[in-house]
Amino acid sequence: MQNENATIYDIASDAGVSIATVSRVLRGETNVSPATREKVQAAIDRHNYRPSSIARGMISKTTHSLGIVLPKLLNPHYAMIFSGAYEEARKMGYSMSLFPWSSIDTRAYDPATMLVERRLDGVIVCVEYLSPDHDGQVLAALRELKRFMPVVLIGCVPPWYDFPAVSNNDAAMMRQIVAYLVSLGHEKIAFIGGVQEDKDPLRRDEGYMEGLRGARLPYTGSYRVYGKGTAEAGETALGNMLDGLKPEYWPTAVIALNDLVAMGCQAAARKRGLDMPGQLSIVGCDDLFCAPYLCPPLTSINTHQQRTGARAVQLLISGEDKKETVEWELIERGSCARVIRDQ
Amino acid sequence: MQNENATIYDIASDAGVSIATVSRVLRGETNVSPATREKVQAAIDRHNYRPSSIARGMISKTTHSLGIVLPKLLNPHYAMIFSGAYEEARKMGYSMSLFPWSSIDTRAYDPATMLVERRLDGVIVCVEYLSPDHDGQVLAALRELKRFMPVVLIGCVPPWYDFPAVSNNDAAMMRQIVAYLVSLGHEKIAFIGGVQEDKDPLRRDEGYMEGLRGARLPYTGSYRVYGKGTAEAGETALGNMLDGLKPEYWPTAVIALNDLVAMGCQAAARKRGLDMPGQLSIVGCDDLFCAPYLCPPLTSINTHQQRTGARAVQLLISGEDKKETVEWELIERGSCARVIRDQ
DNA sequence: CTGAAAGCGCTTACAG
DNA sequence: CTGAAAGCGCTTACAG
Repeated sequence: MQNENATIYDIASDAGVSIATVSRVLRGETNVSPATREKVQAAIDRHNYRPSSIARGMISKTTHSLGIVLPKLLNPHYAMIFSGAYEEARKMGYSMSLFPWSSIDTRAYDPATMLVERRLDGVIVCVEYLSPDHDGQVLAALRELKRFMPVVLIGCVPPWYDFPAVSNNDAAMMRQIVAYLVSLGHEKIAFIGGVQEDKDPLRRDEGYMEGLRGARLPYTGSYRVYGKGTAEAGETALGNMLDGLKPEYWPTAVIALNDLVAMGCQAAARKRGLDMPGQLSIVGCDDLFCAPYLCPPLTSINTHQQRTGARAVQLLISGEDKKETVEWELIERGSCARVIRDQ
Repeated sequence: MQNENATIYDIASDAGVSIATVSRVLRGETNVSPATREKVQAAIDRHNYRPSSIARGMISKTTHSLGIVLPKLLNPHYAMIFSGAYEEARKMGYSMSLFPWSSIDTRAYDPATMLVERRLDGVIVCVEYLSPDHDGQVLAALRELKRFMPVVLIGCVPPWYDFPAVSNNDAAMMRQIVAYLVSLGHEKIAFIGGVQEDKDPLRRDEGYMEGLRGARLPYTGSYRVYGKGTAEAGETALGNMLDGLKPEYWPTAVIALNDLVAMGCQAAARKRGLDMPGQLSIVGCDDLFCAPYLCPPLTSINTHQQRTGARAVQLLISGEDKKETVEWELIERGSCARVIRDQ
């Protein structure tokens, strides 16, 4: 009924008790007489009183709020991770604030400070594919952060990162895709997107190479293009590849870093009059909501992003220091076709 | 160098000064002697000390954190709003926490409590299209929230909501789309998605009707379908419409509530062998990132979601109590064609 | 220019 | 079962 921002003193004096007693009924302690409890509760209701979680936080040293650092929210892939993490946090009574990747990456405005100053109970950091020379800098920033609060990583985490982490087995994922394409008769398989990773045996590059080796296919340098994970980058990359090769050397299948890149690849192929999937099969990754509505509907890898986010929150809260792997699933939709040998 | 969670007392004793002095250099006050400042700064650096924003918040009554309530984050439309709001907040030194729509909508776990207990400096609420009978309940919840903190609304806000708000002029948007389709020769124009709104002259329904009237086209009940704003809903809705009408009555153009619905409409039309845009033109809304990659590339309305989110933050922080409108832009991409009259 | 003291809104022993 | 008091980590007058 009354207005906002009553304090525990208002309630106490209104109910004619001490603030300690108000605090007791607030926290549902049992050692309060029914009569007193009722009086206090009435005062609370009357004032529409809500205890300040920040005053509580001063004492309990816990803020019940977590942070999550994302490279970009507009990529639905990260939105899904966020969504999973956020829902899990909410179930456990935590709120969740978002921070930009630059919090970790740069010292400019040093928003890592924001993370620390807010005394979060923990933070999840989604690491993107890192260029090797960037690696040390990021690792140092993460280690510093870790001195202030628990940190759990999501994504493609190098094995020498000493952090709890949740990720997919990217190399195994790539091997599966290559094997899948090989089973459809493909031999000229391109891989588009991602950074050059010369150190990490768990990553996609290595999985791609292993996949080829496993199928006794040669590695062709011109089939491997590095680049950013955007649709534009994918369109440019495949476009350049096609334009630079005689048609008889064109790949019959493309593995895209993610669905965005795959979308761009479709556009590039369409512009050059390629029939899909007849002349070009494409596999994406992340299984974005629009994958079923592309032309052709995109075969992709569902990486269970929401589960990934949720697990990260569980690790964060439980304090378990381990690296976990989340399963994935190949979703066949029709963007891949069996190769028809001429003759 | 040292470990985490030093307090102002640690710094003071380490530097041999009082906590008041530490506080002064922390806040960059000028009335500190250079020598003292240097000593204190050295101690701060040595401990890697970061003042607790929550202790500060106890005094200043401001937490420098905002909340935003979104119906769903997985819809990229809301992700864009969030992104714009979030970036603007960050520029002004605020962090931003996300809360689910159920915070407002239900009394179940009453997470509106969470909003209040965290003593946020303000909250942005994105309201979805509401069914009329839902309206009162939501309005009451919003009004209660407003007693505790500033509230700014985003979205399709009924004129009788007494809140500052940022939105598009939905009716005008619809009129423009209808006029655009009419200019291409369309007379059978369907409208798919959204709820039935019998009270609000600013909303889409009314704009659609006005657009038809303006072009002296009759309103055809079977061309207007209500429903949720998902791709599945769109596919079902258009599918049912087509299946229920003789082909000569099929609409030649569809206005979809949003791009998700439009995607579903494309799927429904494709399944029935319709040539697009030859036999069916489609206009979406929201201009999602995938719109250019659909088949055909989707003509849509860019509603400037990021600007919308940013403006909402500005209103929230400045405290201006006004309703604002954000411009929009029709993006032509090729999903609409001129009608070819037979004969 | 610097420090001692009060206070922000709570919780937590400690008495009674 | 209830209250007086100390304390969480800061900022802010108020003295000096």
